[in-house]
Amino acid sequence: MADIRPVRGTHDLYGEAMRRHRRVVGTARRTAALYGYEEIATPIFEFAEVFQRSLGETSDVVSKEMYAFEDRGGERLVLRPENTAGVVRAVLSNGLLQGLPLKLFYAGPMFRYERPQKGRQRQFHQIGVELIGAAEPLADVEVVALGSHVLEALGLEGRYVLEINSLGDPESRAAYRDVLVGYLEGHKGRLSEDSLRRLERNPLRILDSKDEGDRAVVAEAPRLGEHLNAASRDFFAAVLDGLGELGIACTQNPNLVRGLDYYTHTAFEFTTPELGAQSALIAGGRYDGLVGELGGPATPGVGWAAGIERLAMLSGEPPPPVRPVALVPIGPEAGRAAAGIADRLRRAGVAVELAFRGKPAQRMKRADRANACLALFLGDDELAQGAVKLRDLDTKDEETLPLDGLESALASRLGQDQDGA
RNA sequence: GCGGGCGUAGCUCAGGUGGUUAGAGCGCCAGGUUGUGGCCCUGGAGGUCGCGCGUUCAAGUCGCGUCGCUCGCCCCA
Repeated sequence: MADIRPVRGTHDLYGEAMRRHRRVVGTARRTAALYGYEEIATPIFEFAEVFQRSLGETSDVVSKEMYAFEDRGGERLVLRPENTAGVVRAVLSNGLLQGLPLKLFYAGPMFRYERPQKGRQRQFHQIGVELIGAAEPLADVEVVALGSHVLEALGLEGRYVLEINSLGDPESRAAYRDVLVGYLEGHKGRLSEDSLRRLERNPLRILDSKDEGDRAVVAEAPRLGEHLNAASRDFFAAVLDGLGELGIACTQNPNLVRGLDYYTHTAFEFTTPELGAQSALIAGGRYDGLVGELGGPATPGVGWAAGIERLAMLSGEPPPPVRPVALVPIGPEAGRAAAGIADRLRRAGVAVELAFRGKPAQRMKRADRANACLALFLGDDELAQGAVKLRDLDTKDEETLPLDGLESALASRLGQDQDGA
């Protein structure tokens, strides 16, 4: 074992894992395009302020999980722990608020300083969408539908559930928070240490504590849903109604809350029981407060993010790599001609593995290991006739084809786009 | 930051109660096969047994420490 290792919580992506990864991203990208979402790529690091302002100083992400550093110019920078803040920053930086609503898709690495475990790494990858500038419940519905569509397109039907809740508008949320804190203050003795800390910083989070004692207290706590004002209640009803129209099944989870400060109204998660402690596949919601928080004009937004590794782990057999055509030259004349023939074929869109090393048997072995579908046997005899012998490596059928027009003969014979991404 | 499990070849793993040159399967390289792959046969390369200290005549094996991986807690995708 070499003592040169990757940084804890990081992984090299290659082979099957890379192909799974590409499939997830490709599937999501194509699906998002069907809904009119255009791809955006923002830098993987931002000024620390971007995340501090958007996520809130007291969130776990900001207080203990950020990769923060100072560059040579003394700027305080952070490797992005999530991408919504960065996307909104880009929207503001580029004046994109002129063309609302904006529909954006992204994919890329995120960084959080946490102890790695199953489905959780320090560098991980997310796909996500943001719909900025639409305040209507139908926007929430479309965003959720897109998430559901991506999971279906990945072949994951039946392996996840959609949970949904409403945090209400800021007024409802603040009012409920006071009620909840009042109730919890009266039951301090029964709360876990963690929750006592949350009581100061982020009381809503106590609702989804896994501690048994906390759960007992929460079970009798005043319900968020009962403290929504009329507007918030109507909004949530419209979202549920819209999902119903689309036949998207969901269960209401009154204890589903968000750790991040900018969320309002809808909060949702697609969760799976198959990944141990990391059940969330897609998590998202409405963040009407975020754009303002980052210094822009009050602008509504809704979106979600999904962990690519988590989706990749669930998504079955990896797509196979492209099966090339193997070109097997035998003899000095053929050897000289081979590179040119390979070049012609590749320019015609045919993947070619040129087997130029060793005895004929070794060259065929190469072809086999490259998982070639066809071998083009090119000996000096064939070359003299201006032909190649084509061998189907699956069926062993052989036939002789003229070199002239070989590109089109092969192109039509081969199936297209074996890549899946 | 806290707790459990595990570190032997590129990969998956064997190596009763300590005992001589540390093994297998898969994979890799080559030969059997100088114009035809998969199967088969033969050979080869590849190991600081994670690292350090200790116990012992003797440590892959026992003890302590440490590093790493992994699963879980917190939190999250």
